[in-house]
Amino acid sequence: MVDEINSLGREKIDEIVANEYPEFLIKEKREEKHELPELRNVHGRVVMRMAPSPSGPLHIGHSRMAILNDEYVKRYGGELILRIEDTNPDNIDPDAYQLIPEDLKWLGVNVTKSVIQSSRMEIYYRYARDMIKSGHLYVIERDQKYFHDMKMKSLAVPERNASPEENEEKFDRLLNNYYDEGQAAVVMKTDLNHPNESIRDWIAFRINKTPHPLTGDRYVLYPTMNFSVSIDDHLLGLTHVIRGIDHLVNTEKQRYVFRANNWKEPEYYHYGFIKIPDSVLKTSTIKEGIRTGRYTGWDDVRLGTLMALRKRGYSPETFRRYWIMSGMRESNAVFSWDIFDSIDREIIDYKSMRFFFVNNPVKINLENNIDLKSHVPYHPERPDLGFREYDFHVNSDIYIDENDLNSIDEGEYIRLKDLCMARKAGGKISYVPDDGRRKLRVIHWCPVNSIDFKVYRPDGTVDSGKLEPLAESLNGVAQMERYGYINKSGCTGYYLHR
RNA sequence: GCUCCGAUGGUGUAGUCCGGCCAAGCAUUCCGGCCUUUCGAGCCGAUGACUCGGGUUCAAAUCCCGAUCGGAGCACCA
Repeated sequence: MVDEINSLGREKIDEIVANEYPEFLIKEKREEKHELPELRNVHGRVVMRMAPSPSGPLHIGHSRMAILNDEYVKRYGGELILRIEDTNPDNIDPDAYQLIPEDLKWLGVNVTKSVIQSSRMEIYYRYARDMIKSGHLYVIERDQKYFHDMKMKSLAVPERNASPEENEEKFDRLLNNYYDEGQAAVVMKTDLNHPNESIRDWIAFRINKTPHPLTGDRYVLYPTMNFSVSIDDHLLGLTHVIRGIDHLVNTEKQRYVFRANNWKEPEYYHYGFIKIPDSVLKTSTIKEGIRTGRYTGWDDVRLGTLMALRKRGYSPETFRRYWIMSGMRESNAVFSWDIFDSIDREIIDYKSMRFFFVNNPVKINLENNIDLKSHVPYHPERPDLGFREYDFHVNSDIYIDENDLNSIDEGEYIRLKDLCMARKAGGKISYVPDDGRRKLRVIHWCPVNSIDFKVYRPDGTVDSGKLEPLAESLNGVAQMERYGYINKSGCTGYYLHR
């Protein structure tokens, strides 16, 4: 039967279907849904975590892991742990301990519990001691090159076979500050024949004598991320871990700790890299920029930090929708400011009041022979918000954008938005009575008593011009007609997007 | 070089696990038009993709093999 039908050929089949079963040709419009996929092995509540290192505040890239984890905890219920990973004293900005939670709060991420790894050192030591006793950890007293060369060749260093007692003795020496940096380390025993050299016996603890911002010089032996993460993921009861593909190999390493202790492993997910164009994100670059005065601070609008994006007026909801839309694919992608801004516009448009901001202002006289009145709603679709009203007596001055002035042809009729018709003659724009004609070019304007206003753009340029008086007392996100959305704060504004 | 991962229009995604409803959906951008006293919003339309080559099958974006391209890791960083 099937063979018979298939042998008919596409056109013949279409013909038969069209004649005899026309109802099959009606296509339902498929709904688009941007939902995150279900997680594997969810039994009731989930426990998830975000694990930033405190090297600075969060940037737009970090917001992905925060949103993804938060979304799932919101969906299934459970705990969302913020774990600050500060086990490398060389890479800590003390301010980050405050800034990170503030960023998360602004994003609407509901952290139910916070832990700081540097306050859990005794826990790591205790588990290390246990794992030394069970033969999973050993201490080397060698420079790293020797150790590294040996494992590249799948060879065991002699210490690998030392007795637990011997290792514990050395471990105590490590704890008691007996060695200099680089002279000794604690190693996780994995598999020297693993095809991926970096997964073979990896370093679990190393010496670092840089004073720690929180614990000072109390400790000199710090766990590496792969060790402390494994211990904490287990102890905190993580059910699901979502992080970037840069951790793919780390996940493999951490599994050895779980297996060594017979612990139940969380479900792991890794999302791909996102290239974020036109953004300064690198913490070291930003820090250096702030130090040299190139940037005004972490919230400089030229930066891609959440602080900067917040200052420009982005809605936290935009981040959420964007990252949910991006999902958890392992393939790399390019961040789209177009899409991001479009989402943001959708969110803010309805609640943004409209104003006139004239950039590059030039004063002109309207030469109006009658009094004029402008009566404009604060929002074109929302008369409930009220109206902006300005009165103009005979021969009023107004400001218009010099670029507008120059782009109007001699003799051309234009419309000054919500004010009157005008015509360019002899290089000047003058009032003409409204004859009701349509489709004229529309330009905006500002009354002479407008305030001086500056707008800082993310590309580093600054627009300065005139802002209509009724906008003076209002702060927050507003739309400057024919210019774009800005976030206003006093006499300055920050450019959001078109 | 070694190990691992990935590949759907310009961009982002849906579909891939469990082959047929996919002659491939949605969003965004660009282009054309409408509407509009904003360059915002809205409406209509158009262009545009399953990396390539084999294989399996009645049937492949989907399964298998290979190639190509891209990415990550190869730290006593996270």
